[in-house]
Amino acid sequence: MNTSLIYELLYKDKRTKARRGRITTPHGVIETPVFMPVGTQATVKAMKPEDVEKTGAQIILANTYHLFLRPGSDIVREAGGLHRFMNWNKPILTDSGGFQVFSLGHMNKITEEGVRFSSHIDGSRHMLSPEKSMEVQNDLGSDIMMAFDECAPPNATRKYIESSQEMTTRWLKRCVAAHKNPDRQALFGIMQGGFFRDLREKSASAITALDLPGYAIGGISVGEPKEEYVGVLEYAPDLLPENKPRYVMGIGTPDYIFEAVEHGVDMFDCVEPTRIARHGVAMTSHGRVNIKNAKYQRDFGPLDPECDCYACRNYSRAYLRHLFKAGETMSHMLLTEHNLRFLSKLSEDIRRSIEEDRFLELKEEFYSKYYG
RNA sequence: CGGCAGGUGGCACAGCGGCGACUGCAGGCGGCUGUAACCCGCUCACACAGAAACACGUAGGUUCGAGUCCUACCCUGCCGA
Repeated sequence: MNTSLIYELLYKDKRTKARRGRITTPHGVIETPVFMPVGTQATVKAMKPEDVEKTGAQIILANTYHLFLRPGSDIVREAGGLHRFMNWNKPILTDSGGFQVFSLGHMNKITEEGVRFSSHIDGSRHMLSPEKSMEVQNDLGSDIMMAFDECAPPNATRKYIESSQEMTTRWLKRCVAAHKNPDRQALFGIMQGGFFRDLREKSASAITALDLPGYAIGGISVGEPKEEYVGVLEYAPDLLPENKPRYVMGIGTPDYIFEAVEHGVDMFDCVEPTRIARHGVAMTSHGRVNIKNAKYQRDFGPLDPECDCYACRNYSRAYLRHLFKAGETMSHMLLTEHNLRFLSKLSEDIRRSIEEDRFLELKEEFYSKYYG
């Protein structure tokens, strides 16, 4: 039945819930835990696909809402699907547009049927529903499709979160019914419920009953304090089946990644590395480096001496700073490539540490270098 | 030599009787979490406003009060000899 995706649990850490796994999709294998770069508009900003691949990326994201508005999923379908359209032949995961219900909330009207959007591009009115989201994602041909959910704001009332979570569950059933290509595209359900444990439990039990190929934890890392984020991780992954991949949506800082993995999460994505790169910030083995800072003006050493990426092997901080201050696109390219490599490398280190039962040691070493 | 137009923070501009003076860029610092993001925020003399400070070419003058009006001078640009 779930021929679209196979998850193998390879090894479980002895002291934490961290796990080493492998996902097989129609476009290839994904070793987990895995960080997935975001390529919203069918491109990882400032990067060519081959360079994304060189950083070690195994799978990237694209976005239903954005590609629905432009160029339109029919065009992508006619182009032969998203992989071919954007020349990325490894796995692709498409978000459903659910996050835009949250991030573009002020331009939306949510009803049981779906969400009426005002396009952020030209203001035109559109409807995104579970059925429409599935149709678009079927057109795109992604390996992993996300259910159309409502990602509620972190400060919403319990009452709101509860009804929102229930609607997300009803929407999930409609997604399952509308999905036209379950043999080639795996549909993941999304757990909601805010920061209320009983609502998370309700959500989990409802969505896992549908026996989907994978599950995500949504609605966290949306601006809440870190303690609340970790609070949900303490129990939420355990509410999901052990034999299916678990995905926390929207995390990309090392500490959030370590926390998620430690609690049994396999997949995560974030715009963080690509966005901060374009804003002049690099994640390095010794912490964040804001390349804009005047102190790097005459720093002719590499961005991160311990990194093996193209930028670190060939250019100095002084040069990267110059490029950024001069507004050169090259600085976006180099910093993005570096940050993606950094998180891929971090994922590799995490996977190896789990295999060797040294996950906690790695975490401690990393924290003292990065945050110390 | 004459005519005209100007001289305001590093640069470019606004203000044309109440200014301890707008905005942009540049500079400094910070933030970005399923991407409306090459974006956003703060800062850019000191004092944390009450007899002072000061980015309004200089010096006088008019006025309760002048970057703002008048006079002279010094610069700059354009035009004409």
